[in-house]
Amino acid sequence: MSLPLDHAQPVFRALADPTRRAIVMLLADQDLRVGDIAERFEMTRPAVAKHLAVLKSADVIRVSQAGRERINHLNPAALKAATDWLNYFDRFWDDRLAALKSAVEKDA
Amino acid sequence: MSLPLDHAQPVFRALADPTRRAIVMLLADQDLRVGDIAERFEMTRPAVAKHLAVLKSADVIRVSQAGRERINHLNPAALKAATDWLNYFDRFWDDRLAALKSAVEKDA
DNA sequence: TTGACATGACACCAAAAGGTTTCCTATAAG
DNA sequence: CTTATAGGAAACCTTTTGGTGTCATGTCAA
Repeated sequence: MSLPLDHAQPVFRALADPTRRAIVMLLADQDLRVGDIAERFEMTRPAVAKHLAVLKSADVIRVSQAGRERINHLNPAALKAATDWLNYFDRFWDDRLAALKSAVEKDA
Repeated sequence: MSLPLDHAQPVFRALADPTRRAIVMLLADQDLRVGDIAERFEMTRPAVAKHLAVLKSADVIRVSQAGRERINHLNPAALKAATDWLNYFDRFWDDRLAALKSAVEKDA
C-alpha cells in the first residue's frame, strides 16, 4: 500500500471539535436547520452557524435553501478522505497483532 | 449499528494539525528522536516537542528513554478510536450508493 | 574532567478558534 | 400591511494554539 496523500486536512480539522462531531451525528439521523441544531446545544445560533460553516467548507455538510429556510444535510462521502488516511495505518496495527500472536504461539 | 460513543476526542484533536499527521506518517516508518523529527521540518525543536506532547497525550505515540535519548514510537492502535467513529458513517455512505444504484437500474 | 549533545522547561508572542451580542434582511403568515 | 420567524453578518472578547528564543540538566565521549 502506498503512502496516504493528504487530502484530508479540511475534514480532520472539521472533526477536531466535539460540537462539530455531535452535529455530524445529529445530521446522520435527520436534515436540520441551523436553529433546530442550536436548540439542541447550550450555545447560541451564531456559534452553531460558525461550526456549520467549518463543516461546509470541508464538504461534510451541504445546504439547500427552501424559502427562508436553509436545510443542512450530511454528506458522508466527504468523510472518506479521513477514513482513507487512517486506513493506511491498519497495516501497522495488523503487523503488531501478528507479531503478538506469533510471540504468544512461540511461548505456548 | 449503534451510535458511536465518542472516545475519540484526543485522537481527532491530535490529527487535526497537518504537521502532526506528517509526524505520524514519519513514525510509521521508523522510530525517531525529537531532534531527528525537527530536522525534517522547517520548525524548531521545541515546536516539534509540543506536537509530540499532543500526540503522546492522545496515546498516538509512546516514548522510551535510552540514556539521554528519548525514542518516539507510533502506537497505531490508538488511531482505532477515530476509525471506529468514522466507520459508523460507512452505513450512510453505503445507503447512498445503494440508492444511486437502484436509481440507475430503474432508469435503464 | 571537560565538552558536546539530546532534551525538558520556561517565558513570551501573534494568530486562530470558539463564543457572545447586536443588527439587518428576506420570507411566511395573520 | 404588519408582524413573527429564519438566518446572515459584523464587531468584539477570551482562550487556545502553534511558534520562537533561552536556559538548565543529564549523559556520553575524549
